Amino acid sequence: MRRNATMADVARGAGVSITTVSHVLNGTRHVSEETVKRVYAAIERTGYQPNSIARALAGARTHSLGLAISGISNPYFMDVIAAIESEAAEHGYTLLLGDTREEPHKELQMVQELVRRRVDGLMLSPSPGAEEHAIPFLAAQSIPVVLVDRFLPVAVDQVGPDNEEPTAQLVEHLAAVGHKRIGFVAGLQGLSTTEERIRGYRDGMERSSLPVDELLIAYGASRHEPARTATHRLLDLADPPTALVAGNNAMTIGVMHALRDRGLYVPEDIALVAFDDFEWSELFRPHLTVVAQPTSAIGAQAVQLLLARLDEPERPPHLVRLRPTFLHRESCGCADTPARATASVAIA
Amino acid sequence: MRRNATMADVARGAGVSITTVSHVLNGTRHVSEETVKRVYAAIERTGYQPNSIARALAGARTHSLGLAISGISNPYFMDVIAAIESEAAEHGYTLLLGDTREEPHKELQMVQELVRRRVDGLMLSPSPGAEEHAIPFLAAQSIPVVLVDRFLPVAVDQVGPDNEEPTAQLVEHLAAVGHKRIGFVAGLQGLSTTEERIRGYRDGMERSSLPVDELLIAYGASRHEPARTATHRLLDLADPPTALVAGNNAMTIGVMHALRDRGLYVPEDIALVAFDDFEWSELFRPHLTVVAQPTSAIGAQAVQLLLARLDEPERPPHLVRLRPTFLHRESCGCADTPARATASVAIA
DNA sequence: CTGTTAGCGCTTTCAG
DNA sequence: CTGAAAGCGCTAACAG
Repeated sequence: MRRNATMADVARGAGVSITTVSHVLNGTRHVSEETVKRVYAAIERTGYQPNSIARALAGARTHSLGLAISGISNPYFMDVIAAIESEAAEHGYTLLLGDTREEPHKELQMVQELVRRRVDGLMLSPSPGAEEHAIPFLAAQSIPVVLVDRFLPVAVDQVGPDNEEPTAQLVEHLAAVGHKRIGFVAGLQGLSTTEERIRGYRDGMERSSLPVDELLIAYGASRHEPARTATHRLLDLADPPTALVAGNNAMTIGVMHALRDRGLYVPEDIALVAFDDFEWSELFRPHLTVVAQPTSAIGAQAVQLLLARLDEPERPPHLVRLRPTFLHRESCGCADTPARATASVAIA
Repeated sequence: MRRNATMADVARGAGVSITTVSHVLNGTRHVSEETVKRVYAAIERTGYQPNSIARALAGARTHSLGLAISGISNPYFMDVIAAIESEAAEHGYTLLLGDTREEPHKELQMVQELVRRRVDGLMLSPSPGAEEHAIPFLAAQSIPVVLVDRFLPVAVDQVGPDNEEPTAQLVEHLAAVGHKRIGFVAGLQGLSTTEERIRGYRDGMERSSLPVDELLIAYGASRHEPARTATHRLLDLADPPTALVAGNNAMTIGVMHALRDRGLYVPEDIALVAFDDFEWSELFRPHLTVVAQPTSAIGAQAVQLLLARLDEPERPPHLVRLRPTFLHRESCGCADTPARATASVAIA
């Protein structure tokens, strides 16, 4: 494995100065056609590949963006990541990716690593505890940050879904069908997302003139298994819910497992609606009624906010709330839903 | 936004030379306890964060790994990505991520970008066309590469699942239940994965003493919608299949949609087995019989191969095949499967 | 239209 | 136990 060719090699090969090579590569000043040709020939001959590291050190920017996300394999974040990568690439930026696992210390490490690598800007889905670790650290650094998915009371750009209203809508929908005991499987505590959805749940109940029974709110830690346990707790209540709202995708799976554990049918025995859509939502019987997040828009917006700030560092922080879509399907058990007789036999 | 503190600032603050600061930071030679303390104090005071860019330029390595993947939002790759990130972080490496979209030109660009950023090594899930673009480019560069998921006849490290045997197993299983007309929905042409699974399909048929009818092999491009169409083609045959094998996760969803389009029930009307497992496989009726890939192992192995090569550049290329797991559930319609009466009524 | 030169922030001989 | 100084490969004045 031989050494990589450098600009000096190219310059020598083309019989010009390094400066000229740099300028033809960057189109940063006029160079005679003849010279340009010789330079490209030399580049071809040497297999030269510009060294971004050196370029970054000399110049001011790395043309890279950092993304510290709290769960790469969560399908929701996966879609956001894909959108971010796409938008970043579109604008000529490379993505540095790290998983914080919702752990404040790992998160701080990740964020520090990203800062050390001098990313031009960084996106973070802050985990509970971020305010004591990653956020103060970032505040002390001079680096553009945008918070993704979760909002925090700090003066930086932020993008995420609207959580309260859609959750309220889910609850109201259930109430409209006649449900009075509506259970909510909430996410990880300390997440703004979780708190906002709980608030939405309460709002929905109140708007429907239903009492809020605290026992009907169970915590599922935003994860599959804990949600399954939480659902069982709800079903064990003396006066159990007749309808359930699952707080996110992973927890929906947990809830469904719990229902299966007990042989309960949806929507006959209990209604179910959820936050987050699935690719297979329409393959199930019954098709799941959900609110779907605008994941691509969230991802794209995140990088747009970042790039806008790189452009104009002093602009005021923007908070962007993107509205999820209510997808009315069958699991809510509405009258206008296909009857059981036809719905119960197909795989789909 | 003030300038980032540099090593020079720290040195000045501690009243020592840059050299000393560097050495205490890297533990690369002995420094008196007293001095060490003063250096750390100065670091604290200045909020100094080492500049990895400068470090990389001066030293030889960037401590970063590149990953050019062909579809970030594919759940299978997502799991692989998560595993790669985790293993890389474990070893102190940062991940640069890019999506090639299965397009040879975008792939070449990505790979070039990664090389320019001087990643220490790079992982690639080669798309059809890679052999004409990315691969020759990489061969000309002096950079460790490992191919992920798909194998190519080139002398570099490679990791991926065993495709042939598991697919044959799926087919044989179906044949054992009595199916003679077994359809196969194959993936994107030009992918080793696709070819190997087709070969597995043929093997399975032959081992079961069943004739291979080319009409029973339909191409679904590894994607949801094309697979739906392909399935319809299969079902339109004069002598249609009584059982189907779906070539990957996305195509399984397409197949299921097609079956739903026609009101066909699994496994009563037609049996279905698939390559790739789903998180919700046990939530469905019937539970899907599949072979599950060892995604975490594949990801971890990919970075291990890379690191091993960094250690020992001249070692012979390793080809690692990881065996998927056969998960016998219900959609194959075996006798020992729960009867329709109980299976058809639950959501799960 | 092109070249010289001084850094960018760090690692690493080579010298004490 | 500690420093001075020479790069790493590139950009960007400054000069012509």
